[in-house]
Amino acid sequence: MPSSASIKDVAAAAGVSVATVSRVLNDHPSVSPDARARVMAAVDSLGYRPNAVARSLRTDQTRTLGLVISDVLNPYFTELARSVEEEARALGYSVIIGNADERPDLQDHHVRTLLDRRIDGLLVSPTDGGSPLMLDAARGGTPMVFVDRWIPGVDVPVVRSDGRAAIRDLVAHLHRLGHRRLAIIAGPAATTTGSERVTAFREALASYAIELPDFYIGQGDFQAGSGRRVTDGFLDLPEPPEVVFAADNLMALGALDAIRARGLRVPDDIALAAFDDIPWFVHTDPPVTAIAQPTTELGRAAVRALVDRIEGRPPASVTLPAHLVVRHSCGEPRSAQPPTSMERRAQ
Amino acid sequence: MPSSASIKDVAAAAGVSVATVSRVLNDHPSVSPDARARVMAAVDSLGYRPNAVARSLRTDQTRTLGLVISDVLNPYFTELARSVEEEARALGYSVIIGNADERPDLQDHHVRTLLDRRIDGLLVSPTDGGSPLMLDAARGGTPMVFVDRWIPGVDVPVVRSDGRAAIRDLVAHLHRLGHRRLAIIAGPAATTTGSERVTAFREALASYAIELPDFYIGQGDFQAGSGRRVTDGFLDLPEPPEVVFAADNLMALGALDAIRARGLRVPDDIALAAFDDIPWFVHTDPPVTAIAQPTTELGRAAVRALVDRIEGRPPASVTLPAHLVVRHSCGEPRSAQPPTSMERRAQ
DNA sequence: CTGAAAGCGCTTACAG
DNA sequence: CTGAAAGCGCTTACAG
Repeated sequence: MPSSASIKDVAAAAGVSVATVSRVLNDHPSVSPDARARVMAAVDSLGYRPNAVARSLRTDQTRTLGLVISDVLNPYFTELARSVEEEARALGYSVIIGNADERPDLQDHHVRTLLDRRIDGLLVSPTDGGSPLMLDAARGGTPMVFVDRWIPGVDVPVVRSDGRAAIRDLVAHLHRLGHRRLAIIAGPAATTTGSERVTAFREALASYAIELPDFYIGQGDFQAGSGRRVTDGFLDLPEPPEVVFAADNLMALGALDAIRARGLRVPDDIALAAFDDIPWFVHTDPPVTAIAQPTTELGRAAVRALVDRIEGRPPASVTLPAHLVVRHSCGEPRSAQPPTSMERRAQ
Repeated sequence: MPSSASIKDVAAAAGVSVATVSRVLNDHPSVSPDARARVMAAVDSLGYRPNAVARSLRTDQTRTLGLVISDVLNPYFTELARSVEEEARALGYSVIIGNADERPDLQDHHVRTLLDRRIDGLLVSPTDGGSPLMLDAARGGTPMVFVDRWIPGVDVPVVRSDGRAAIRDLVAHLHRLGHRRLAIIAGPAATTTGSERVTAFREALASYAIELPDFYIGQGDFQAGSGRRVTDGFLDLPEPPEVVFAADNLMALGALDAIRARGLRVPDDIALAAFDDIPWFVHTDPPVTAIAQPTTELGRAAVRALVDRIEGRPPASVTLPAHLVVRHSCGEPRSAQPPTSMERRAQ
């Protein structure tokens, strides 16, 4: 087991003190070339690797970021997580991901675990309105930034995208196609993205003098199962909506399931649009009209804000625009070939 | 900052020694009820949380598992990662995920980082045939198990699924539909899943006296871009294949992109099948015939094997069967409604 | 049942 | 340029 050698073994093998070993390992300038060479040789021959746990205890920093997301299985969050890890790595940090599965209790579990591990900073996309633990954490000493979703009234930078303009574009698109009975599958009201998307949708409809009655607002939880249940409910209405707008891609998948289970077709029988765009939407039957967030940029910006905070620079909140990607699920004519998923991702 | 209180502060507040505090925190039996109560009260009022870093250094265990996967953006691996975290949590472990993005250098980076952090055990799905570092790690002191992919000749338990029977079923299905020119988009030959799927495909074809010529074997890397390039190559052949079998779901996505970019239709112009099934395959145009792995069970079994090894019990390799899910992308008639993604996932 | 003390593997003033 | 020593926050024999 080469990895069990400690700094003491290296010092002994090199004939120097542990202080000197530590210095060469940390590129401290005041080490003689000779000592440096002997230490390096000892490190190599012993296969020595510094113990990060010991180092963290001593330096009081772990060079680790925590990321608590609502649902790893949601492609939007998977992509966000990937971007976060990439940027963090570039800045010399590791990231530990906690998957809350849209469950506040699980979210708290991960926040607690991460805090116990003394991560240097925490990135979170809160599943709810803020548990006592989360609030404590936000007020406590650990640098924190919210990404995608946030908790109002808490003094923490927020990195997110604003979908309101894109939702207005979507509603304009829908209205132009003649749709007047529009329904939404909402996310949990306790999440900002859950409530904001409904509000933005309602406001956009209002500018066309269209109401959003309660029976056209289905309460989902950002997971596929709820999209299915809500859509079933819409379809059972005496006057079902002409369009269903799912507030995330997973609920859109559930909606597709429900529509398909009844032998109905999109967009002929009912139109569908989704918040969050993913590569598969290009290839679904039909391709789904969606609102795309600049996910990679969001992840990058969130990490930069957090690292700024950790390293003593003033962090900035950032809001990036989302945009509408029109495809065929709302009834528009099949004319030009839309870009493929590869092209779209490259842009 | 409540989290900055240390065990010393708690001891002072409770009027006991740090040893006693440690004992109540660790549920050691020999503590008087009175001392216990005073300690608990102090813990509460200080908002004390034990420092996991210090504890790990002292106990030489981190209660953490490392998981190095080839690509988080691949839904198969995302689901695997989720299952791993879930089972690990049930057993009292955390997991740190390293995403190799199919790059051996990144894989090594994560293995190194994880080892430096002194994780208790390592789960890996190797991206290549085994870098020196990986080989060292496998021979070294850290408990390890391979999941999905493995490195031949290394004495490490393997938890994976065997797709050979399902590939035979697929070829039978394809043959019955009259297809005779079959091509495969392979994964990297340096990965076991990359080479095995080609071998199994070739053997299955052989039993129908069909050859698998080199020009019908496209070299991919399990990512969408390669699926697209390879498919383009197939389509440019003087005699293109009638069927393309993608060795994973991402390359199938790339294939769909390529086919679509030429204005061709699946299955009329060319049939498509994929290894790895995902919820979206139910809703693609057309629904994709795929080979499904018992992903959740794989993740669970891998964690159990690793924890067995960590805790001194003999770990067992496990091999689970994959199975064919026939949908419409190979040309079969559209008759009965296939199950929705929800139903399929529940079974 | 309890506490003083050693020690896990590092880093870093401090003194030389 | 170098080393002895202190100390990060815990746990755990050891002695009482």
